[in-house]
Amino acid sequence: MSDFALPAPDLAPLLLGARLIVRGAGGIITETEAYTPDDPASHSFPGQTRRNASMFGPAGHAYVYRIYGLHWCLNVVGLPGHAVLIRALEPTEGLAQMQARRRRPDRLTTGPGMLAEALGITGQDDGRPFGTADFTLHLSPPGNWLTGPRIGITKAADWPRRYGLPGSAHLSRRF
DNA sequence: ACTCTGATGTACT
DNA sequence: GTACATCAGAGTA
Repeated sequence: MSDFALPAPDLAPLLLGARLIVRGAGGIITETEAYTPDDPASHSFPGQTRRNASMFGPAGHAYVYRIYGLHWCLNVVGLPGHAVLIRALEPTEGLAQMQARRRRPDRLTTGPGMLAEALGITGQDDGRPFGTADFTLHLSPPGNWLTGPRIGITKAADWPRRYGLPGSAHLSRRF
């Protein structure tokens, strides 16, 4: 979808409020982070590799990678080399499914690793296009949003490229 | 509330 | 060998 063919800093706030449903489980996206090719913290910064290939693929597809050898993280691809990390959402569908997958059902989706686990996302979803029956992402752009420094990175950590829905109770951290 | 640590795959030097 | 877009559990307070 060309809706998604945008620079990550434009796509990231647009994805707030969007409804993400993966195989019957999901909810409303509350927190995102933008990564661009000129960003030292971005996987696309060194250029294309096997791992980040889908980050250079079509817009509106998923980029899923493994982090710390343990967890999966879900991104939405924008322009080539641009991606938006989905960090948190408000669970609305498939609650029982998500609770069964999570070790801590009190924190279902308030962090990228938890979110991927709750939604059952793995490396098999890398490169998958959004917009099929089992993999939907319906945009619903918010009127306003918060920005702040990103989380869990060391390079360019102060770039204000974390975005969140104001007042949401489902954020990985307060802004 | 906070700080520390173990778990562990993949990409990179 | 080292770094990493993390999480859970244990410890201190």
